[in-house]
Amino acid sequence: MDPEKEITIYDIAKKLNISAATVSRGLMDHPSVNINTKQKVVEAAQEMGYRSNHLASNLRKKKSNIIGIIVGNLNSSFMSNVIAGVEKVLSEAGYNLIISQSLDSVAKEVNIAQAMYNNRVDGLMVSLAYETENADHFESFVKRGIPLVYFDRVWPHPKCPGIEIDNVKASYHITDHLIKQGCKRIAHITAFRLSSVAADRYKGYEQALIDNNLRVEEDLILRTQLTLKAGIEAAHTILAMAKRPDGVFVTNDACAVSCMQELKRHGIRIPDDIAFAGFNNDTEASIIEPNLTTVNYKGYDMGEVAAKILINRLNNSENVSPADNKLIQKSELVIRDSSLKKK
Amino acid sequence: MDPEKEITIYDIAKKLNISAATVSRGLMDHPSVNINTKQKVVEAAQEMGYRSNHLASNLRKKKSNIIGIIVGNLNSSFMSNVIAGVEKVLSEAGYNLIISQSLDSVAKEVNIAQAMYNNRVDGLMVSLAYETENADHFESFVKRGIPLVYFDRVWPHPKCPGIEIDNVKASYHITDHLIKQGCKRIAHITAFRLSSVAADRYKGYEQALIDNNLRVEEDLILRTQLTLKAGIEAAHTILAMAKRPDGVFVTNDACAVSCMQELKRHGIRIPDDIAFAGFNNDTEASIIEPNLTTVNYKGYDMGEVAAKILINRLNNSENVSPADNKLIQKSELVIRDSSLKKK
DNA sequence: ATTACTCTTGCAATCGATTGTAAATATGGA
DNA sequence: TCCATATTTACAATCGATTGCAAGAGTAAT
Repeated sequence: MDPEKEITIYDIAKKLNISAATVSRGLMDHPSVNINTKQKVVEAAQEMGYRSNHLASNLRKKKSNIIGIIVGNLNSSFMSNVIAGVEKVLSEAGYNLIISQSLDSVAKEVNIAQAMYNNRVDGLMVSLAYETENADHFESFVKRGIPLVYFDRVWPHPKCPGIEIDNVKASYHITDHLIKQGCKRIAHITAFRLSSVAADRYKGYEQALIDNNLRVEEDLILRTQLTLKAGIEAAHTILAMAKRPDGVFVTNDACAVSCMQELKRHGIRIPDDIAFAGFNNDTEASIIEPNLTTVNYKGYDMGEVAAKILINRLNNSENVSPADNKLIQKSELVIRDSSLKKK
Repeated sequence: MDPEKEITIYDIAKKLNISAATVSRGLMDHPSVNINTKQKVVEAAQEMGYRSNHLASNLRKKKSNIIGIIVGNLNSSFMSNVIAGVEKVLSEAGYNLIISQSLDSVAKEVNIAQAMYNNRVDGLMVSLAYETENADHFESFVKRGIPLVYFDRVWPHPKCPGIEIDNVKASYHITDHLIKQGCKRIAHITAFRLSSVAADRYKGYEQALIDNNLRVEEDLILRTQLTLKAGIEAAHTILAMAKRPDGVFVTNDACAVSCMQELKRHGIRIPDDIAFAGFNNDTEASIIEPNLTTVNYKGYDMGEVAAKILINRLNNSENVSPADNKLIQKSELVIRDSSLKKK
């Protein structure tokens, strides 16, 4: 048999002296096909090395069976967990997943959105690029009725569910925890450009201070890139302060950890001199000494939830209850030694 | 305009009173189309909200423009970095990436392979499931001439390049390093079922012992699942030994770290009582105290290399030099405090 | 034997874009 | 003006699978 030649349903039809329609129906187990015919078809297909051509079938069915997912970077522990959860749910539902990273560039995000649109994805999941300030480039999906679900870095839209955690609340709690431990001057390491996530966390921090009658001091707000390097720089900023903080709440763990390491290197005792809290519960948090107090929320779960919502929309596009428009994933405060001044 | 109606090249053709063929050629900038016509076509397309139907075009061109990637789990730091590298290269080359995880189950891997085959992926990248003991389910790709590239957990095949690191050599070096630090009894924490990766690392360990006139003792080989929990259990096994090892080489960092933590909890001093070495250079390795000596190799780079090789095969399928059949990515020993007995 | 069904099967159009080849138009030179 | 060569454009087949509808075969009841 020529290995180059692809077998089609027509080849099977010819061989069995029946029509291609019957072969097609036989292969997909259509009830109106005689059981014997069905068996013959399946056997012949097997024997001839037939493989269904999804390209043709997709064209005919106007359905690609593909779900697109766009993220900033997929190689963070959080994001890869999200994707793992998404992949699991989608593959169980029979969908394929195509992934693109915007590398946190708006321009790239726009291109990717366009490409996904042309590729006729059946649904789309998006965590916005860091810089993204509007979601116009996703409007085409909404217009065409293609289900769109935001997660983590969401964009509020009446027709698109957003899955996220309650960043304000979580950050309020963790700041409050630091205060309860006796901190009076709490620094906050956050981002330059306030994405909705960073903004919410800032808000929670601020509110906790206010509710505890502490001043919000601009000097204690360190705006950084939130990278490992930024953590080291932040440490130096703190060391250089005339009046150092007695607590630090960092918007992510990675940056918190590198900042802690640098401070330790300069003789700062944690938590005695400065208590620390992060966000994300990355692996590093339970390895650094002292272990880092942080906020835990499961990327894997968020991925699963987001994917399930998407599947749900795909199955019954009419039944879009506004109730599930904004979904809050639960998160929890994980208290570890980095913040425990009283024991 | 009806948002439900998809615009096709026929609609554009009708509006401009030209043929669909010309529209098609105009849109893809074919040289035989008059420049004025071309402009009119592009404008009309823009105005009418046309979007190319890749499903139709793929069918006609018999090319899906999709590359499949199959991995065990995508939510490890190493693997997500590989994928990030792959995605970058493929997207630059204009390909889409569809990802599936086998969850290290052979059965699932077989299914996924079949699905990818039917989906007409133009190329495939595979890191085998942990359990996989043969690669027959990928033969269909080879037969059809669909480029297949293995990475990390590779399968030797004359037609399929495999990108991996030299596990034997790296593990030889790290074991040798432990010996040079004065270790005489080095335990090795490895896997139950020896995947090629684990087997190679075992081989290097063994050879280093032999070359240094040390006995290879079966009691010191701990076969585990290599999980965090397994690390804790291994710690207890070590604690229970009549004659404890003075060094431990673990096949991966995560397990090494959890083992170290448990030993520390029981008063073992590292590296003085027991020196430690891991493999992978995960983030944890530079956070645990003492920092873990390990082997560094960049997942991102491996992903880039693997993807480039694949693209290369796609572009000139004939020019398959056997030279690039087995590609060794470089790796390096990262010496940290966990193994430094002499300072 | 005829009618009335139920089961199976086949016909033919359809999903949109691509492309080899033929036809139409345009350009230039004699 | 007319033929020869370039430029452009159109025709029609093709890529495979799917599906509404019609038609054929088979069975049972009258």
